Amino acid sequence: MIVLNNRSKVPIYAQIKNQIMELVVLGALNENDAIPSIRALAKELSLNFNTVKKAYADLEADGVIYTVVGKGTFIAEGAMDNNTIKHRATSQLGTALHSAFSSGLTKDQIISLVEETYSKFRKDDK
Amino acid sequence: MIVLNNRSKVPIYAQIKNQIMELVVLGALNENDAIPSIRALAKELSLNFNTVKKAYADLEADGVIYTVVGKGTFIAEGAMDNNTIKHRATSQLGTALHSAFSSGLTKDQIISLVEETYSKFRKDDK
Amino acid sequence: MIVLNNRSKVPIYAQIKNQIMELVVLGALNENDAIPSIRALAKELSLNFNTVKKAYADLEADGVIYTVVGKGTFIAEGAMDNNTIKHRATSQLGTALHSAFSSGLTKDQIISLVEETYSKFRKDDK
Amino acid sequence: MIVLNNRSKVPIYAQIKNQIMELVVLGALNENDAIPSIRALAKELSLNFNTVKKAYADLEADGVIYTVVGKGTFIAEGAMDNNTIKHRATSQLGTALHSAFSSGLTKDQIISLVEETYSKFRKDDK
DNA sequence: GTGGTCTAGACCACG
DNA sequence: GTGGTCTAGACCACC
Repeated sequence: MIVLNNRSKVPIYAQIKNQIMELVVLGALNENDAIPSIRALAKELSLNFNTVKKAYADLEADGVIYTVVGKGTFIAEGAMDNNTIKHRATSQLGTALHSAFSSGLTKDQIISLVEETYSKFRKDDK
Repeated sequence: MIVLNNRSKVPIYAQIKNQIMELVVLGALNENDAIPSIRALAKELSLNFNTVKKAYADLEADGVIYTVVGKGTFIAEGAMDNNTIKHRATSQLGTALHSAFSSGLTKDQIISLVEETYSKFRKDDK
Repeated sequence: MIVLNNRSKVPIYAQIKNQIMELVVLGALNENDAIPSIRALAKELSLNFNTVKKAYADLEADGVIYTVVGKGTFIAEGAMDNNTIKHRATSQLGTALHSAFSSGLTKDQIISLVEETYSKFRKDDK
Repeated sequence: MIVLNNRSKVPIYAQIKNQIMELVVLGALNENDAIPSIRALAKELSLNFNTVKKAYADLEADGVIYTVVGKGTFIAEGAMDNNTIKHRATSQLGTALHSAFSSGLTKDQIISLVEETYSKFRKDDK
């Protein structure tokens, strides 16, 4: 379900966050679905407990999941169109675009990259 | 000429790199133009010698500038259409786009963000 | 494992780079093998953290090693047939050869030096 | 007569030394030929007096040239087959070869580079 | 524990 | 004056 890249400069906890958000957006996880406990996921991915905990804490702060003590962790209602997430994604993409322009990429090159990435993304989504 | 944001998570040396790249792309710095000496820029920005040096060393490794010991540092020929940097920027933007789609942004939203960022970027060039 | 020459004009960080490259080429270090942590190697060689770090940073930029923050540093896949490094070595050797011819060495003298250096190099590998 | 490369990491004074040695080996300069005075060469190449002085001092220490106060500077007798030069060239080439092997170049690749450089060198010599 | 960044200050080679 | 190397020691994020 979750695939990690040890080599990436993206911290492990951030990779977990991103992939869970992605599963929500793609509809693989729906509102009130249960997700694995911190300990279970840590064991499954051979990670330190604290690494998974940090990912879950961030997701809860973003309103993507909620925890019920003694019950488990679940996808929050409205997670999919959560504004916090979209705002953050927009601002992150904004700085990435700025830096792309700074590197000398043209607007046309960037737009065709958008198209390309979009079709690849739709293909992954089945 | 160079403005730093101390509170940013982006390392200072990276901010310097980015802004110099930007000045090259915008045409404010041209081939064989001299850029400030490491020590002069460090003093101007109240930074340590080594922080500026790291920025310059990275830019030289990327073929954007070249240094002549005892003389100073200069914009390299072909700095603007340097492939190393464009490739890197393309792949970074690709993952940013992927994560934007994952967060539920639509293609239209992203394209209008591209347009918006583009005009903001060109406007900086006055 | 690594032997430094303090009196050499070759910077210490470069000596470390060269010797690690050499260990890879000789097969003493293989893909995904861990190499000593920056701090451990610095302590072992009585060097400053930053000196070893510079060697490692250069090797990573050249694609010979990769680092995982919090985990350590490892030999990259394909480190041994890295083109960046071979190209650089070829051009450096080219200028060295040119200057050897300029000094009046004959082709035969040079070829026998190649043979001699080759056997010495392979002998180091025991 | 002498062409300098400002960009090169090779110090200017070393470039002067190398090119004068080359002219001797190629026979363009013969024993007891006069070479330009330090001041004249510095002016011709737009260099600092001390830069040329250092090159000449090194060449004199190597027995390639000699100075007669009030007369000028001349190519030494036996400069062409000066052992100091050949020994130094041999040892420099030796380390260059060692580092080439360390970078993963094979003996065959190196030998063909020797052949190639040799023919290029003979062609320059007219 | 790991690596990443930054500062303060030193000495060197080069021009 | 320029850049190049190195040390000593600090604080941070991640695991």
